[in-house]
Amino acid sequence: LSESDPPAGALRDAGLYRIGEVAEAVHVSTRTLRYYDQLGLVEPSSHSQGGSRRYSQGDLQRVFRVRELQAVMGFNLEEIRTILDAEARLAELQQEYRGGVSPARKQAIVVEVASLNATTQDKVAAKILILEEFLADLQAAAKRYRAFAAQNHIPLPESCTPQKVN
Amino acid sequence: LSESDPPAGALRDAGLYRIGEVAEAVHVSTRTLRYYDQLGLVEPSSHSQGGSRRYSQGDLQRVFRVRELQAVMGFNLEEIRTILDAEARLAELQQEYRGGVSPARKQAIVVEVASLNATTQDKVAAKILILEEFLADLQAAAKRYRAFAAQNHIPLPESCTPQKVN
DNA sequence: TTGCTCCTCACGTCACGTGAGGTGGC
DNA sequence: TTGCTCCTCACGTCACGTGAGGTGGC
Repeated sequence: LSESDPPAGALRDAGLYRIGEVAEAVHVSTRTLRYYDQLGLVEPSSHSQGGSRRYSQGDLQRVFRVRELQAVMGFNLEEIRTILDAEARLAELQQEYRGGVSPARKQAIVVEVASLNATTQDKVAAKILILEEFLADLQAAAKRYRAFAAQNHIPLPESCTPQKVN
Repeated sequence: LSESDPPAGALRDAGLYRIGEVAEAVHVSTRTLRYYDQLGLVEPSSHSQGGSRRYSQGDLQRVFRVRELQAVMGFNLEEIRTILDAEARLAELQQEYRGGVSPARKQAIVVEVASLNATTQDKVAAKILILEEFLADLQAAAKRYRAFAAQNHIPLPESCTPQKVN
């Protein structure tokens, strides 16, 4: 695709990753990447002449965001598409790719993106609260377990002590 | 099942809930409850003479815990079964339902439950950290959105302000 | 007896997992 | 040319959703 010949093999498709490399880097299966491609959720920005997928650094980041929103927030792929689409539209506006956009349309996009951000913030904050409650419950239970062990003269190994300090 | 006749209709199966009542209370579908029953994950503690499911208060609590572990922690039903089973085994020990259990077995159960608790604590703590990072990212993005809106003289409605204060 | 709720199949769906069989690229 | 990776079907799975057709309980 480039005019000048690149140095050698490793740099032929400089900055482009094969599907297996992306899979390893982001810890997903190649099946997952092909599925996202099929849905149009994450499409590789180019292909080899033989038809195999070539992912850019940006594509890789997009895959990572999808997994984050899915694993951490529990969103489904359609919700994730909505969020990523909104962010992309605002990024376009900010970089003024589309100078001819009307002020009304501009306003609509900013309001949509900002309120989507606000509701997502609310969901995340709510989730943190629930997790903190859940952690407190676990800690209270652990206290009971330790008391029971002490009462029955049972020594507890290190595996019974949580790693993360607070 | 009871010797004395209960007062009237509403109290016939005192403390027992029909599947639809549980579904409404815990915000799950009846299909989900039947699926949990089929898996042996949450079985109703009794049935009507006609064969319809009757859930106790305890069953309802168990359903609630399943949904919590699933929605908040993203565990699958087999992992949830493991956690609930371990907790139940320890509860048995603590209430000494089984006096004839050997000290070695007793120790094994306590250690297993306590270390399961510890690893779960670690997972919850890790998840909280990720969510806090995610929330910080969202807040940073919101700041950029507000700046863009101000620069373009676009007023932002209340829907663009998150509700939860910290 | 009339509704409403319950029951059991059973097919559909979402987000992939897992081979089957064949081609591409260094 | 030899491996390794890639490709496209296509069936399987998990955790249900959604009717179809029929029985139970106040």
